[in-house]
Amino acid sequence: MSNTKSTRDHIIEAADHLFYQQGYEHTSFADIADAVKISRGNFYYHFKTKDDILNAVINLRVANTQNMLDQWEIEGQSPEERIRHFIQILIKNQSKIMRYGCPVGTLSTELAKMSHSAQTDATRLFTLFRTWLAQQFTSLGHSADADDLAMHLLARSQGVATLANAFRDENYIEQEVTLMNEWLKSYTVNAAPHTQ
Amino acid sequence: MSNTKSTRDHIIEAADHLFYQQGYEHTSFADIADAVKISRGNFYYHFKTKDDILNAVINLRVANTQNMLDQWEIEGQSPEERIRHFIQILIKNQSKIMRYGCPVGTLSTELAKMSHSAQTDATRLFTLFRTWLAQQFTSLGHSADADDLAMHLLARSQGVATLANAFRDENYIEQEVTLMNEWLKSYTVNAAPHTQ
DNA sequence: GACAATTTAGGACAATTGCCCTAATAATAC
DNA sequence: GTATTATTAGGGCAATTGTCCTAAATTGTC
Repeated sequence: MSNTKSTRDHIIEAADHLFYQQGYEHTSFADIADAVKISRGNFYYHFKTKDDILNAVINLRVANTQNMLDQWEIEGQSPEERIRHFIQILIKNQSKIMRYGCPVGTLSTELAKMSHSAQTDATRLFTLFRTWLAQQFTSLGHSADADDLAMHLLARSQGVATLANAFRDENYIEQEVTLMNEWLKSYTVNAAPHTQ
Repeated sequence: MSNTKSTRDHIIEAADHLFYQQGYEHTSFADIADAVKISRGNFYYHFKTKDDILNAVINLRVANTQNMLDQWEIEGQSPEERIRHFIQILIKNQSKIMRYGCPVGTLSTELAKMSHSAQTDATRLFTLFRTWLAQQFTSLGHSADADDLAMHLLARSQGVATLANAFRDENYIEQEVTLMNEWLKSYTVNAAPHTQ
């Protein structure tokens, strides 16, 4: 594992941040080149087209997400605790979410609207969370509707991110996170689940 | 009330559709002019800047939304029935939502990412739904947490729209709508509300 | 029908876009 | 060392962007 990041890595990282903060289309070659402080020619040497950078960024995000999920798998003692890690992202990234929304949701939405071919790849990020969450719910003894519960939780966190971004309300996120945790608790072995 | 729509109205309508389907930034002057079949010069006569059109589109959407809410106020016999109208949009606009997402949420998100000044105006659309829903929950006897319930329901419909758009899953929308209706039922007078 | 105001068309503008080329430099191999 | 490759810089490309101008056409008023 090399300690020094390559120019290519720097480009991908800068693009990752800019795509999140400004959106894919709103970010230009020049923006990324400026951020990395390289010439546009050098930039072109590493990535022929804008789609290539997008692809690299998506792959980076997929890898980072997978690492995060693996980490949660280690840290969380119980499935419930692991799922709580997921819910907790809303708190951890509170200020970013309020400014830029959810990185997964906003990219997916933007690409869908452009009918961009990479939209399918972007959905992989959602799928990562979806299957991981479904696994946890299966471990909780809800194998029959594990995927439904995963999608339900995903949707709620997406909705919270969208509204927090629109209204810029700090308290609101914490409020909904509390509700989500209560909802989760009702799916733990000893509690009777409510209909949601 | 004139029966014939002015060129200006046609422009706003076309822009409304294109902004929804392609996004604000992804839609150019030429796109709108082509859709209305007028010259760019004529276009400029009606709207000096792109922000002007955006403003007009937002105003149109606010007006249309207000009309819709007023209509629901008439049609819905009980507050519960009225709220059900809101939930039902997800079914009514199912195919559009799967292709383009929620018109309110996606515009708000896009403008936030561009740090566009009109983002505040776009949030008015959310506020319209928010206050209307809160009124209904107040009528249901939940005046203390009416706004919280309104935000909760708004968030869930936003989340469903985002995921339906990402995964293009028809059944999923209907599934979540059922859950939302059950949740709503638990807030009706005769039922014991669950914690959500 | 003459006249003024409104509306339209078509083109031009500077700037920016994604993309591409070439030459110079740095790193590596022999 | 020299030769080969990898990397970088800087400029330039055609196309598109939002914006603007001017002249023609249409409309309405008297």
